[in-house]
Amino acid sequence: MPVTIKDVARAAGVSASTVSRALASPDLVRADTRLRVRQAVAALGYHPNRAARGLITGRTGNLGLLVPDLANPFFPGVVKGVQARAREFDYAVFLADTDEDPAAEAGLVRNLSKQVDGIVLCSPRMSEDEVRALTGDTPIVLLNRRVGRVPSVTVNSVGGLRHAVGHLSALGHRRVAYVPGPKASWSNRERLRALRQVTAAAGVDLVETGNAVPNFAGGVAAADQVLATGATAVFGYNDLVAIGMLSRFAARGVAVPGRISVVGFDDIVLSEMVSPALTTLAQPKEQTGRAGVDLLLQLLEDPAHPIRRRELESHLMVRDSTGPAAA
Amino acid sequence: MPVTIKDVARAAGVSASTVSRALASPDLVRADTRLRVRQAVAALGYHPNRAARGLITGRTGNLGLLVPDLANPFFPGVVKGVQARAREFDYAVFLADTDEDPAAEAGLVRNLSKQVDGIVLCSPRMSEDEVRALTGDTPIVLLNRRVGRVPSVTVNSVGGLRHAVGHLSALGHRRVAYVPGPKASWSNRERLRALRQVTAAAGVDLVETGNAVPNFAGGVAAADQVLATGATAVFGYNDLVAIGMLSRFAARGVAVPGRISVVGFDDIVLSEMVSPALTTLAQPKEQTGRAGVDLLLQLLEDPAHPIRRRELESHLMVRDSTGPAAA
DNA sequence: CAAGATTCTGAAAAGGTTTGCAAACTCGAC
DNA sequence: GTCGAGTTTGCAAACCTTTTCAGAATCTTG
Repeated sequence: MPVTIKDVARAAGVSASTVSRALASPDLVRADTRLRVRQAVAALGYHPNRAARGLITGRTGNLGLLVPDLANPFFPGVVKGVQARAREFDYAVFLADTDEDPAAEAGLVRNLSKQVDGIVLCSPRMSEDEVRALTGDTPIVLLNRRVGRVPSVTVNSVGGLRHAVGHLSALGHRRVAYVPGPKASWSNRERLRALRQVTAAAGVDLVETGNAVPNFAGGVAAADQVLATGATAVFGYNDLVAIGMLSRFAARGVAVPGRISVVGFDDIVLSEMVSPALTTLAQPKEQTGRAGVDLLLQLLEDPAHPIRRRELESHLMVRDSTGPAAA
Repeated sequence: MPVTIKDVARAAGVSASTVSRALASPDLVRADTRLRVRQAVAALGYHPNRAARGLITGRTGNLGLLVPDLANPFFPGVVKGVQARAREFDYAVFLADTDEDPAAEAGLVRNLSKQVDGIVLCSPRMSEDEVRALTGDTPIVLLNRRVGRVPSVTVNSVGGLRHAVGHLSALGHRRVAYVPGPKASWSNRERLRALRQVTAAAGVDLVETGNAVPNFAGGVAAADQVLATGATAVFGYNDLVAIGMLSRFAARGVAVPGRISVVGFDDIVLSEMVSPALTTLAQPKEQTGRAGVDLLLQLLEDPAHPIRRRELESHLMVRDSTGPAAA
């Protein structure tokens, strides 16, 4: 029933080899045969069978994408970016959601690896050693994480944070708090590092609370602790945490930004929907996804000379959750 | 480099055919050979090449999934469900995001169709005729939409809405508004139909506003119109719209639920994060995804006797955005 | 117009698996 | 010990494509 290369060959009065060549390396066949083949292809609606092609070329034309949790509004943005860029290059993408389970990650990668040419690993939770082990088997690029010389795209928080701290400092804040996410999170370490550097440079005190679970509930739980530090402004590990704090502050009647200013990271859709709308450091999510595909394709193209790193910039979105420091 | 069925055959001292059979139809090979094969497979870490298998069986072991917009927090839930269920049956899933573009949908389906055994179409925006045309080429199941005899899983709003209207009625509401979503949306028509039926039965007046764009901004835009209807409670087409209204009400100083109660549909993550937390009709998102896979697999198994329909129930989540009717 | 160089095309092999068919074996019964 | 039925196994074809290699066609040049 499905139309094969032989059908096209017959229709065009040439051999299967010629059809293959006419499509893959057009300059190898004479112009008029090429035309006849093209017409036959169009007339019959022929599409090469990818399985058969994959069998011989060893390439699948597929990419794998692993994300920790699609329900976390940060990741869909990345997925869309990967998606879109992959499509431009005629790759399809296999998506897998690991449900935040580090143990599941390696297994899924190994599963996927048979069916794809390479894998984009977004914010993997597994250990460095596991990541390294995986890169032996399959071309892999990392998003939002850096381990050794594995190609990665990360976002540099320093620039955006300098803005943010400058913004707060100009509003009179002298003491800001940071509610860290999971210790194991690379992003968390990175954000903390950048925050220390930037606050020190700006002459602003930085205090840290205990690590929060990186979701709404984690923010709710951290809010009271933040108040106790005496800080007049607080950075949450991500928007979810920041919004959790917002909620708790509202419940306790703590004015935002009157008593305390709140800043998040990521700029997820929610951030402009809550009230007060959240000031946040926007991560270039789609761009991260797209860059990941670019790096992966480059890695496949020329495994000897991969692009090792791409660093994107975050930028500050000022909304309503930041204001002058309380006197 | 990769280990093939022949390597296993050699290691186990049997032919390739026997290896194949030992794995696919174990009861066709003698117990001890089966064991030897199994051991060889384990020792060598053999996994059948799916492309080669697909070439001969005509099956890919892949499923396709199309969603209108991953950034809409409703869909990730569905994706997770599809994902999880597919994995249980050893299917991998190709995900494509159509960016709410009805024109892109058909093209994507046709693209995907070569690489998958069947496709789950979630809330497709295309016309009925287009859907029907597609089902000729590829096994397809529909989520949140019904067209003709195409297998579909939908959720029945009536039960949940009876609860919701009962809830409001008990609180003294006599006049409720509905902010409809896009005219072309099947869910919208369905929700409206159910709402009419249920309000009529409960002796509650129903008024409708103009159609809203089904996102936050659409809700913001509809809010004032709702107030003008004199209703003391309002149903938004979905949570996003409802939350948009919440935001606009807050900006105008309209008390929720003091002056007006607000109810959404879907129960997306945001709904419990906004304040007041949103009362909403929860859709079984993951279950919808899982059921979709079940129907698709059944359709593949036995195309002559597909399950035509699966209807799930929504249920009311009462939170803080509903209260006694204003006097 | 012949010879050589070049361009274009076809035959055949290869890629890894499944499966129809036939050969080989096992076992019980006579 | 032989026959037959039933079980277990291997051979070879088939799935569809790409690619190597060599042969055919065309062109160039003397």
